[in-house]
Amino acid sequence: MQRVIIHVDMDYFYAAIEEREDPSLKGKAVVVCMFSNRGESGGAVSTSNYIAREAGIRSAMPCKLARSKNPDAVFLPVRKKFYEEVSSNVMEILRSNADNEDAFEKISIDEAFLEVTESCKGDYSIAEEIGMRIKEEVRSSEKITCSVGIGPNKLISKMASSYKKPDGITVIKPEDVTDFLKPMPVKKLWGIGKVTENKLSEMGIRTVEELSGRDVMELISVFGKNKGMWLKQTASGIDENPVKERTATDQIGRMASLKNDTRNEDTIFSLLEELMDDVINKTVKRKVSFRSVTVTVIFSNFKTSTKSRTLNHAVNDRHILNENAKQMMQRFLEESDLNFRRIGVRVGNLQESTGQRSLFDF
DNA sequence: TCTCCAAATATACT
DNA sequence: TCAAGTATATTTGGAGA
Repeated sequence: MQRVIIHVDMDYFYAAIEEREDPSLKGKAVVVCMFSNRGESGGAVSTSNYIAREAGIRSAMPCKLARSKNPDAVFLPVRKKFYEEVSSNVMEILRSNADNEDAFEKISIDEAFLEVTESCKGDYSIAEEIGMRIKEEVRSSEKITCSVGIGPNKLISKMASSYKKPDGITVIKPEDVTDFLKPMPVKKLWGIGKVTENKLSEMGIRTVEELSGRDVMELISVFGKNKGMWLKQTASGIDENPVKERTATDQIGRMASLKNDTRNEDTIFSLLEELMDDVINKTVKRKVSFRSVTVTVIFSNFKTSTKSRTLNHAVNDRHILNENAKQMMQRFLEESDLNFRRIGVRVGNLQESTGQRSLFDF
């Protein structure tokens, strides 16, 4: 049977939660920011509500620039922990509407796929009812809205949900897929960002229709086999990927800005300690050990460099993280005379902690 | 020459 | 101009079969 898949995307999630918590924000431009350690204006926009967007405020925009676009907007710091709680409430609602426990896939804090092939027996009008029910349940239980997309695969449902926002629902039946995609700029395809957009543009490709008409071999010659084939399929609306629970993340990291650009070791290492503490705490909470350690430096000219190291076996040990991260950071100081702007530390190759250390750890 | 894996960079998303 | 943070994907390059 043809699959029927629903994608749910919360509307301006962080800002919507803040509005809900403080009704006096209603009607105002609300901008949720990730502030750096550099005072009032340093940092970037995470999410903004639609009033703010009307002023041209966008995700990832420097807060300073956002403020200049609308000086009356309310700027709030992100409260990630809190949003995560709201998120897990929402996810429970979504999961309960899927065919079964496994027919659910959370893809980020505010988005998920659910398969409803069996519940609706391939009937899109029933799928739409399920979509409406989800919207209603989320609204009444969490007082926020979401947008829903329904289609024959993840790609199409994902793109459908962003078609009408906020508080929208869009149904794309298999026979409508081609017309739906045709006129879209390639940038709208899920997985195509600025870089790929530019490359395509150089090839004279701007719309999905133009992309789908190109020869696969030509795409492969420019993008390599994997991406070339993926582009061709995606532009044709084909996506066979199943809806399935994501395996827990494979990496945990933290990154932060220094108060000022510097190469002062005390300053750098004390921030690094903080970041490592956070990372270790997260691994302990998730009961995982790690086998690789990566250190990132963003220099004052915004060039980014990383160093990483893989250990012989997985550990969950603050001192081992400490030693490795510090050594790599030291190397950065030796290799470059630029100031540091931001630094980060990340552990990867995570695996379930056994709780006991092996002999090799000594 | 192929395959695996570690290291580093690129890309995407909010 | 100003310029955050988290995570995954892709590419590169070396070692061993």
